[in-house]
Amino acid sequence: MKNTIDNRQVARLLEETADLMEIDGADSFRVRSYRRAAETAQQTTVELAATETAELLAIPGIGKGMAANIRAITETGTFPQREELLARYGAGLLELLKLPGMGPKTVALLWDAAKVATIDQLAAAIAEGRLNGLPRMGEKQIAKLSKGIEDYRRGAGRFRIDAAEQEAARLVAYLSSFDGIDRVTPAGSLRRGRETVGDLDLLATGPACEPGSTEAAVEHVAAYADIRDIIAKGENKISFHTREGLQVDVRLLPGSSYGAALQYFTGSKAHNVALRQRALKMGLTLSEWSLARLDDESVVAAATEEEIYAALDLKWIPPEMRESLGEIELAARGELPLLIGLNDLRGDLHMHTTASDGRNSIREMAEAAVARGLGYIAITDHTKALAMANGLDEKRALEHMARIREVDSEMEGRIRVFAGIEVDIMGDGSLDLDDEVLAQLDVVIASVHSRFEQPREEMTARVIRAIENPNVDILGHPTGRLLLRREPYDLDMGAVIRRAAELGVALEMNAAPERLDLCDRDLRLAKELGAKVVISTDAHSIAGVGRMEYGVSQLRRAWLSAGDVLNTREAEGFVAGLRRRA
DNA sequence: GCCGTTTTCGGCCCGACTGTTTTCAGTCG
Repeated sequence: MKNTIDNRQVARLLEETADLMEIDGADSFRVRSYRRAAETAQQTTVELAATETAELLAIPGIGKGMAANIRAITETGTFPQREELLARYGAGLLELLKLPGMGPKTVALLWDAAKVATIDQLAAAIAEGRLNGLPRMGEKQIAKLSKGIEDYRRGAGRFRIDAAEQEAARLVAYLSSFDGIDRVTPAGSLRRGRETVGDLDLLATGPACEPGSTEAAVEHVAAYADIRDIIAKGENKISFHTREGLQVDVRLLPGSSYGAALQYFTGSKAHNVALRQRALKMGLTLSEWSLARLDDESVVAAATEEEIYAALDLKWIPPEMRESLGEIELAARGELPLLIGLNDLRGDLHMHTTASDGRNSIREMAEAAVARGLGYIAITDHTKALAMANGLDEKRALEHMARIREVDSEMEGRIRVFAGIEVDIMGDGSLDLDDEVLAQLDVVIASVHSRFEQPREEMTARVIRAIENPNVDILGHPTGRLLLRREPYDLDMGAVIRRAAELGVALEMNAAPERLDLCDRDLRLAKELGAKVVISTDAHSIAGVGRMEYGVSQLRRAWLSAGDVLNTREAEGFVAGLRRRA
């Protein structure tokens, strides 16, 4: 693997520069062009470092200036504009922007007036009362910042599952390319499907990983191009940070204890403790090396997880369930639920097109869904309250609906295309589209978009009023949670889920990795109360259609089966009901 | 900074909401 700058690093540098430019008060359209270029770098399939300048210029959104910037980045790792801004402001300001309520103007204000350049300095400035009296810095604003700092520090260091998985995939490919490494498996919270991971655990096995002969393999790991610094390097383990800041632990293991190690490093800690207690009661001891007899230390099982669980009189437990929430008892009784899998899903009920803020047409989305083997989709563009997303008003919504129905018939039964919409829940709980229009659509998703701090009771009442509208079928991102950035809305999800169950309104598990709105606790409650759940992608382009793997992990973590989810093979009656308004 | 021209500069997604304003700036989506 060559030591080159890849597209996502180009994207990150452009994005950071856009942030700094905003703090610097640069022209907003100029800033937007940097953001657009960053997005393009992220999305494009061509490798920018290996692309001629003439070809760069052919990419929409990349002109002369940006092509020069990209060239500089791929050749030198940075570019003049960024260096200039970093020299003036420092990188700490970029972190400040991550606090909720902190935008470029506030960062600039705090920098100018209080010389605040990092989160630590902000915390100190608040403690010393140096923010008091600054423009737009009232009591509430300062309290909000304090809470933001607290939340940020708690979430710091965790990475979203999709980012961790992409890094894992790159590392697996790199490690597997080494002669003598046969198999590489991610363990830890990534394998358990958690929405964020603290560090990446990779287990490698093969001839080069056997005790006493690991030196060459360790050196191979240490030569990985994306390493920022090496934390520790031993005979069987090497730990490092990637350039993105993710900590990675690679362990080289003998094949004979691969199962024990995989079990041990997958966790969770609580599950492992419970499992070891069970082993002890059976006269066995479980470690990362093996399951062995207590009396004569003879190995009972070690090579595969299945053998280990079987030797403990347990069915193999899916990693997503390993949180010590009763799964061991169920496995002992042979009563583990059959968890939902990707293959159970039949339809994707939430997606956007060029009519609002999507990047592809209805037809293109439908074809992408056919390619992914789906039986039906619903097109659900935004409504007018999301003006920035070019949301639809009543007139456009009806025209769009007619066009969706045309495409549905053009597809000639290869797939069903339903006409839906994603309405915005307003501050008072009303929906931002007339009921007469909503009543003509097949699927109505109600979502909270604008973020503001309402007291818990009002927020809850607002969402409940919205789903009481008889036209609403699905409650979309109800918590508005964006991982690593902010807390969920202060919302009584228990009350919302209870009401949704009574009304028959389904709860959406938004599978987009930056969303994953419903946490496993919410999903468990939904199952308990008999509330319907759907999983969908919120796809904004053909790349996102049907990509539900991260969301499915969350459903599995909540022990849901295909029968608990509406858009599966088990619930075809649901589809029949969708066309009620046609 | 990009684009598309009405070829050489002007347009480029804007509405809801909060807090601190006494009429609106800043953030978010």
